Amino acid sequence: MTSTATISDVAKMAGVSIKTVSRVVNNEPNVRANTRELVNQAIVELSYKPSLAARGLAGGRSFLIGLLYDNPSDSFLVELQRGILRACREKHYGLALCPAFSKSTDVKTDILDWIRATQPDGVILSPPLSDNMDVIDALRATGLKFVSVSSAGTGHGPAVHIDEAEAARQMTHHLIETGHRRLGFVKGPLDHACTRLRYEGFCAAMSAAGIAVDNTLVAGGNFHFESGVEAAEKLLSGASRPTAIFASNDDMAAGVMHVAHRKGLSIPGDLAVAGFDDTPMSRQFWPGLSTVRQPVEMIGEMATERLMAEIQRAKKENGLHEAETPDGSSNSEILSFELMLRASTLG
Amino acid sequence: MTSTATISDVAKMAGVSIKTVSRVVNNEPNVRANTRELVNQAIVELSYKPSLAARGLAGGRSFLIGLLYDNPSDSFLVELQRGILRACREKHYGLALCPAFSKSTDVKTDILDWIRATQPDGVILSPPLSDNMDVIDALRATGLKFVSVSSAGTGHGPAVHIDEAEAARQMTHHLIETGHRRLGFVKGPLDHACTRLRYEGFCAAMSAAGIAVDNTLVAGGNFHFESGVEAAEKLLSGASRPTAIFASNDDMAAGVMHVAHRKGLSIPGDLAVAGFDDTPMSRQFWPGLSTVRQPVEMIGEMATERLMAEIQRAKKENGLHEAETPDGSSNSEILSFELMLRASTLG
DNA sequence: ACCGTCATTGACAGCGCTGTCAATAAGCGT
DNA sequence: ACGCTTATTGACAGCGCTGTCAATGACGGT
Repeated sequence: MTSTATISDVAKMAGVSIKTVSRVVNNEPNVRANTRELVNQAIVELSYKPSLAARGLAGGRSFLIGLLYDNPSDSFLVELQRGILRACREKHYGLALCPAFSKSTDVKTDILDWIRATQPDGVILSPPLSDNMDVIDALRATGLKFVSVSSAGTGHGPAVHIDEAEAARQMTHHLIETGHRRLGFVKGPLDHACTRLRYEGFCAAMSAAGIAVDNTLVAGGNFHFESGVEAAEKLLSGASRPTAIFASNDDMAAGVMHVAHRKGLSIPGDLAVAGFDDTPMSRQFWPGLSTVRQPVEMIGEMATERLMAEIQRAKKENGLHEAETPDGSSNSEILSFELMLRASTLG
Repeated sequence: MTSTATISDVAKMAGVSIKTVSRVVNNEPNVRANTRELVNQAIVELSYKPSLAARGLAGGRSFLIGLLYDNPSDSFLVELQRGILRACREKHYGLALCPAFSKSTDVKTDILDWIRATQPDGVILSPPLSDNMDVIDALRATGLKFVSVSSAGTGHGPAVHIDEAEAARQMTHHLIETGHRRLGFVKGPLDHACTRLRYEGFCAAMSAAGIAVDNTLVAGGNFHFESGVEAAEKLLSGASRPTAIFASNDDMAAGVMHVAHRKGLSIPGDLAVAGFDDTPMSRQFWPGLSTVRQPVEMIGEMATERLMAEIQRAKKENGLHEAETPDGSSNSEILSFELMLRASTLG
C-alpha cells in the first residue's frame, strides 16, 4: 500500500500551512504567486492527490455528478458517458451512475434514495426521465442542480438538445423530395418528449408539401427493435403500402428493414427507410440506413459544463436569499444535428 | 435543501449511542436483536442514508469500485455496467468509470492518477486492459484489489470469463457439421488474450474434423466493423473463396455480411457467417447472425461479488503478515456460454 | 515614521462517520 | 449469591480537508 501523501505532507514540504495548500489546490485567490509555485512544486514532488472523501465531508461537496438514465440505447448511453467523462476529467469530477426505471411506481423514491446515499453535487437527466414531471418535481424539491439532455426543455429547467422537430422535418422533406408521397411514420413512446416533436416535424414537412398525413400509415412504437418489427408488419400488410417509412429511431428502423427483407421488398427500391440517432448500427446495415445524427457526445459534454456552472453559482449564492429556482436558468442550449443520407433512401 | 438526517439524529431517536447505530448500519455482530430493531426503525423513520464521504474518510474505504475499460463495444460495456451496478446496489457500493487507452504510452500513469484521485476500494479490468501486463503490474504494486472480466486469467489474478476456446470450437464445429469445408476466420487484435483462444478453438475443431487450416483464409482484424469489411474483402476476393466465415466478434461479422451483401452473395446460401458476442445487433441483422452468447451481465455481477469478497478479506487480514499476493486467489471463475444459431448459418 | 487598508497567511473547529478501548450488562458454574 | 467469562454498549479520538476568523505582512499616503 503506497501510502498516498496527505495535504499536511505537502504543507510541511512547502513550508506553509495546510490551509494555504488547500487554497492552491482549489485555485482560490489571495496566494502570492511565489507561494503558489512553491506549493505546486511540492504537490508534484509528492504526486499529491486530494482525497475526494475528505474534501466532500469538509466542504459539503462530493465532487461527483450523477447520471440518471432509464434504459436508453447502448450507443446513446456510451456516447453520452464519453462526453460527460471528458468534461468531468477537466474539472476533476467523478461520475456516478444511477439506472432507474421510469415505469416503476417508485422511480421517484429510488432516485431520491440514490441521491441521499451518493450525494452528488448535481445530476444529468436523460430521457425519458427528463420528461417525467414526477422526477423533475422531486429533484427540484431537493434543491439539487440538474440538467436534462436530448429533451426539449419544456420549461423543466436547463437542457441541452437538438431541434428535434426541425430534424424530423428535414428528413421527411428529403423523403418527399426523393419522390415519395405515401409516407409511413413510426412514433416513439409517449413518455418521451421527442416523440411528439419528431412527429410534429414529420407533419410539418408533409403539410408543407401539400400531402395529407394518412393515419393508417402512422404506427406506435417504443423505440425498441421489436416494436419496429410490429409497426412494419402493420404498415406493410395494408392494401396500399407506403413507399417510404420514417421510424423515430434507428432501432425501430432496423425492425422495419428486417421485416422488409423478410417480405422480399428491396430497399430502397420497394421501400425507403429512415431512422433517427445514427447509431453505429445504421452504418453497418445493408443497405446503410439514412438517419439523423445527434452530437450525443457533445451534448453530454455541454450538459456537464452547464451543470458545473450551475453548481458554482449555487455555491456562491449560498446563504443569501436562497432563491428557489432562478427561472432565468430554464433556458436550453440547442446544438446542431446532421442528416446522414445513406443507401436506404437513395436510389 | 431537505437536510439529510445524520447518524446522531438516528442515535437520538433510537435512544442509543452513535456507535451502536454504526454497528447496525454495517451489519456488525454484537448488537442485541431488540436494539437492532429499534435502530432500524429510526433509520426508516428518518430515511437515513449514511454519507459515503464520511464513511470513506473515517473507515479508510471509499465504497466505490472502479471500472477500467478501453473502448469495448457499446453493448458489452453497457451490459457489463448493468451487472456490476446490480451487485453494487446490493452492497451499497458506487461505481466510478475510468476510460483508458491501452495504446497510449502512459496508460499506466493515467490509471494510477485516476486511482489516487478516486481511491476506489477495488477495480474491475475489462479487456484489453486485463491482458496488459504493464497495467497489471502497476495495479499489483499499489496493493489494490482487482478482478478481470472476459479475459482468461493467465495467472494475472482472479478473473471471471467463459471458456473462449471451447466456445469457438463449438461454433466452428457447427459450421463444419453444416457441411462447410472451406472455412474462413477473422482474428481479433493481438493485445486481447481472447484472440488467441478463439483462434485455438477454431483450429481445434478443424483438426478434429481432419481439415487443414488454410492460412490464406485467416485474416487479421481489430474487433471493429471496418476491419471486418477489410478482412472480408480480402477473403472473398481470392480465387477459391470460403463457404463460411467465422469472425471473432459480431462487429467484424457485421462487416463480413456487409461485404457479402455488396458482392451480391446470399447468406447463408453462398456464404455462412458466424460471430461472437451476441450483440443486440446480431439479432437485428438480416439474416440473423449466428453467434456465441457470453453472459456479460452475469460476468459483471460475479466479478463484482468476487471483488467485494477480496476487499473484505483484505480488510480483515489488514495489519497481519501483509502477505503480498495470496496466490491462491489467482483462480478464475468460468461461466457457461451459449451458441445462438440463427439464419446466417442455417440453410 | 505612523496609520489605514487590503492582500496574504495560519490557527482552529468541525464535517459524519469508524476504530479502539474501556465500561457495563448478561450469563454461567458452583 | 459470588466470581468469572462473554456479549453489548458507549466515550473519545481522529480520518483529510474546508470554512471562519483572527493575525500578520505589505503598501500607499501624509
